[in-house]
Amino acid sequence: MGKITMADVAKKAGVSKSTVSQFLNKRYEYMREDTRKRIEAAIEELHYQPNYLARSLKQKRTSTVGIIVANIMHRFSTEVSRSIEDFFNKHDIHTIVCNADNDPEKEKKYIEMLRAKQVDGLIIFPTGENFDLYKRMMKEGYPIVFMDRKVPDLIAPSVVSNNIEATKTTIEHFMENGHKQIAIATEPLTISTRVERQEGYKKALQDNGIEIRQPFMISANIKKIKKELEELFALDDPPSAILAGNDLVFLEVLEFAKEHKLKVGKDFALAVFDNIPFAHLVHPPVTTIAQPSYHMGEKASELLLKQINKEEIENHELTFPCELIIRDSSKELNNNTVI
Amino acid sequence: MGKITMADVAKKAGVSKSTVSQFLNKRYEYMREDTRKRIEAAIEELHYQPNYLARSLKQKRTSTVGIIVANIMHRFSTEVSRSIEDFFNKHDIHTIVCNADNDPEKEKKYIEMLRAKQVDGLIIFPTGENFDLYKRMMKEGYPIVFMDRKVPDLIAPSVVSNNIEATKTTIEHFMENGHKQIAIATEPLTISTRVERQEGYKKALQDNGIEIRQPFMISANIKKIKKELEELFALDDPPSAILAGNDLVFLEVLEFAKEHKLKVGKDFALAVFDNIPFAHLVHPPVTTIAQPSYHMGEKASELLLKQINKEEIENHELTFPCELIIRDSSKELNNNTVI
DNA sequence: TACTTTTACTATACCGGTTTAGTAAATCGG
DNA sequence: CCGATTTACTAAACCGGTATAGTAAAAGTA
Repeated sequence: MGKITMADVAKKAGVSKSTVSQFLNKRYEYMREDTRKRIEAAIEELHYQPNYLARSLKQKRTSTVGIIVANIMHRFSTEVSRSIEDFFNKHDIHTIVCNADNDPEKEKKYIEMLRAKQVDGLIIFPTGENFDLYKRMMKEGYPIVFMDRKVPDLIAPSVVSNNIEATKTTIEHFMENGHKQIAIATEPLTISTRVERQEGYKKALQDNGIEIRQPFMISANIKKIKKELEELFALDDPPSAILAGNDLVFLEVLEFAKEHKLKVGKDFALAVFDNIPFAHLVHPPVTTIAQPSYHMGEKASELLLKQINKEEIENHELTFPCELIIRDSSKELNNNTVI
Repeated sequence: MGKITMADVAKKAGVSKSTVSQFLNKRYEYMREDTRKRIEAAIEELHYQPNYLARSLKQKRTSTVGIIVANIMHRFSTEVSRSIEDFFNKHDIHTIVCNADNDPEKEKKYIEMLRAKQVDGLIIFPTGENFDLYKRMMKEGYPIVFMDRKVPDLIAPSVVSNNIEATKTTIEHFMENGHKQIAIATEPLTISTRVERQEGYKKALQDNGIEIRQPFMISANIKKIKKELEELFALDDPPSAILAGNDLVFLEVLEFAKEHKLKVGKDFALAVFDNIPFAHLVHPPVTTIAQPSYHMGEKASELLLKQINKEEIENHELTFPCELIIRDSSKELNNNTVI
């Protein structure tokens, strides 16, 4: 026998498909004890597994949501995805994660794929490049929540970090530890997160009467970060402190330091925007700006679920504060440190 | 208007559903140029997106495969998943990744969920506990490939590392660098991978005439690893070298070292079974046993695809060699090192 | 006893595609 | 010019569930 269907179970139990369906949906009120038992036995014996496709087709919902992350290699993305999965798990909703790889084309493809699969809603870390598509989905009333990045000129449910504040605090922390030559390195300024981090950097300098200098603001493709750092450190007055704009940039900074035999904490101070799982285990321990990924994922899920359930949602942009976790890498320079 | 269906497109283009379906499946042979254009225009204008559920229901395939990883926190799992996704992407097959969290119940739930969603096949990092379920799937001829771990007494397509060999080589590398007191720490011996790594360890000692001592073989829950290490290092003759059985154990060893002010490379030598993305960036750089995750993912995908396409598959258990990447952490002890 | 209500079901339409068999009109061969 | 073939479609069954309307038998009620 091929694939077991509900008809097979019905036949075996001597009832109609309808009754089996009622049973599966736990509506036992209108069937006798022995009928229920017979269906139960038939299902057990045949190892029957219902076909969700058929059910979803009829019910017009799949109890599945999609997550489109911009780049799965970021720790933050993984943490948020995990949190979203945990949330929806509790509500018996499945989650599909896709990785757009920072590519707008891929993002579009995945959005279309997931919608074709009829997922009930989407949480997107947007590349920002598919404006018309985002807008159309919103107009259709399709449940959607943006995560991590804001889409310019689009009013939409979104969950973001207060990048400006957090960066400013970190730069000022550098200053309090005697640093004046402070640099920031991010990936290209194509998304709000990076722009805001640079903004926070500039604000900190301005507020503290320090001149803003272009060479101290690196924003380059991840592959070119090391080259830019080389130029930066070749200056007459190289920086004494660097803020790495995310975890991937951080690894580049470490690699650069290694290649040029520069020591973190001795030759320059370092902090990272993002959680680094081993930050506390290296020497010197690394100062990080931790985003509340778990809460952000939870809140985004909540906003999405409300939309799916056709509830009104109140707030349109939720900003979460980050936590600056100060460790040795960002303090005054000394001779005691190696990464 | 609610959701656009094929019927809407057909009406707008003045043709039947059948013709629209032909169009979507690129069977243009039997329709006129202008008909094709009209359908094209109608689709464009209505922003029609086909419903994959309906299609899959009829076609009895979803062009989707599932991956069930034992623990998504392992770098190896991520790398393999990525590789599988890449492979299937090329074949226009979607991938859904689920995390069983090392929990057999969760594993079962996910297997059933994915099969209910009618995925065309599964790649599983098995917990090993759902033997009957694995067996039934195989008997049904359901496409399945096991990854990373062997299931005892089950002959099934699987892709694994040569754990015994790789571990033996590493332990012997320790010996060549003068180490005699060598320990190994793994998670509990519930799965083949860990058993084999311990086996390789024992074999290396035996072949080199070194006595095997129980306290030098830690296998404990990740939370208890540090405590076990404490006991180990409290011995009269503590180890001078440790092999961490995977990346998570490695982090525990580092944390233990940090708490007890022990320095890697100075107080004990260290190697890890698994790739560590930052291994080369810390001091001392860490010796790793790299599994060919990309190739393993590729091969597993290939085996799965062949089964899906009803092709015969030749080999039933594919073992991949690992690469020992020797860095400073595993050499003779010296004073020049800090992590 | 006759009528209403409840119980325990069943028959059937439907979801949105695909696919197979069928058909009217145009073209072709002899 | 007529029958055969080709072209360009359409009608309808089907996939495996759900949901709604319907029904026969049993129980309750006046």
